[in-house]
Amino acid sequence: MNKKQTKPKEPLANKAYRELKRKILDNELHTGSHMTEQEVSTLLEMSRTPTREAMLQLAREGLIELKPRHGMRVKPVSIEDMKEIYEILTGLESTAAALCATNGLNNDQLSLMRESVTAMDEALQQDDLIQWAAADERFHRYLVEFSDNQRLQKLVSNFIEQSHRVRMLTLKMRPKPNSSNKDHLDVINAIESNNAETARLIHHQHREKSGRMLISLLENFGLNHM
Amino acid sequence: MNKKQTKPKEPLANKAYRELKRKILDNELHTGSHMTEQEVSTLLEMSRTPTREAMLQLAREGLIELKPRHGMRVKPVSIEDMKEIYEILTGLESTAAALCATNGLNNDQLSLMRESVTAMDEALQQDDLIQWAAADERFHRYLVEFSDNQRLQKLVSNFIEQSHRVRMLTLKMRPKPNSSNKDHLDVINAIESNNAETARLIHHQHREKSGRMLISLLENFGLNHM
DNA sequence: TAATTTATTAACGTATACATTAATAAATCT
DNA sequence: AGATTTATTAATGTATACGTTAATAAATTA
Repeated sequence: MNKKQTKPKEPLANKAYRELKRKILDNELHTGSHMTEQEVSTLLEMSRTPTREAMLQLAREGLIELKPRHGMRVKPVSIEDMKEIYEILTGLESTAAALCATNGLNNDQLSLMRESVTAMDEALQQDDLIQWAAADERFHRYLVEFSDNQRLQKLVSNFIEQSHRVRMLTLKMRPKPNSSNKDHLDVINAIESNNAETARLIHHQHREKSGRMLISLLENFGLNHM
Repeated sequence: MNKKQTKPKEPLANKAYRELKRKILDNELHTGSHMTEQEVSTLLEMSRTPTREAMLQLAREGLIELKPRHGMRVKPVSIEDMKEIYEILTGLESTAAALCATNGLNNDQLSLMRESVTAMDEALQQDDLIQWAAADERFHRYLVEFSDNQRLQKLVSNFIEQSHRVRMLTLKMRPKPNSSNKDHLDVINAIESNNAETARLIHHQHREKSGRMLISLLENFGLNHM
């Protein structure tokens, strides 16, 4: 057992997984080039075994793809991929909204959600899209977290990660997200009234609208692979 | 490269994964006992590396759980787990139903779905629950497959696997599934009419009803962990 | 006898050796 | 020059050695 004053050492495979994922999501690794297991091991300064385990995990999560004899590369995301991802996120988040309404949220939870929408409003007024995106992400995260379904939470997290690079790439290309704030507020109100079907419907419509807008934008800019 | 007449050898890790999963789903491994990596390797007649990779994958898919120094065991499924799983399946399958209606299905696809409902009818008449379950599974599989969303298909597969043992355990405890057949037929009709919202609603209600019935049954029988 | 401390053992995480094999370079043939 | 065959190389899958460490047995203390 470790001495009292030191916490358990994080397994190298976990570390490899975290670092690779961060590099992918932060665009430090790109879709254009492959890296073999050996190259990744050298980059992460560890042996192939933990590196390999981390790569297998990331491949299963859809963030990288493995090509025989060529190693891994960041998985390009196509418009078709985004359609699939948004279809699932729409279904799951609507479910989360309905669950929140059915189970009921306490005042702290409702406050947190309202605060995130307020932060979205303020960010819009200041024309700060980065802040707006951060607040919007908080809202969606609360929605899923407060649904109290661990599996749903993990799934949504994963798909948000799969679509992260595309969403960051297109943040400033999108029109000003004026109606998002109102949609979110409507959802919160429906949740507060324990109106599951209304919460589901509003959020579903919001998500479908957002999805259509994003797909349309990708098509218009000719962004077929990202 | 392999000689022409032999197909590429399946990696041992894949084989380990398939065999372990089959044993779990067929109740050849039980929730009551742990097996170390070494014990599993001996059982599967291969070294620890492919075994370990397979075990990690199954753990991430929620079919087993790993306990430090004690190895793996089949993950018991609680009522809470079943609630979560059904909440997700409800959301995803409803999405699939709506996608089928939106995208439209061809006559072959509609026929396959109708045939599975016919098989459900016949199985019910013959009081053959096993056959009924098989036909019901086909219907659900078609629904998801014909939604044309690969990610959704994989997810649903995984959750169906997580709940498989509980569903098999309770098959003969459940009341006769009289309304399932009609529900499924109604969904098919809505899909045929390209009525996405109706397809979604009907399937959502069906799934919620099934879920409530199953949870209620588990609670009544006192089946807290399976 | 119960609690605490120390010792032991085996499970696991990782490193690396080795066998297999996929991609590609080189050689050969037409 | 292009197509085909053979050779080569390095990536990957797997086996196993080894260091770390978690659980538990044994020893010690109160």
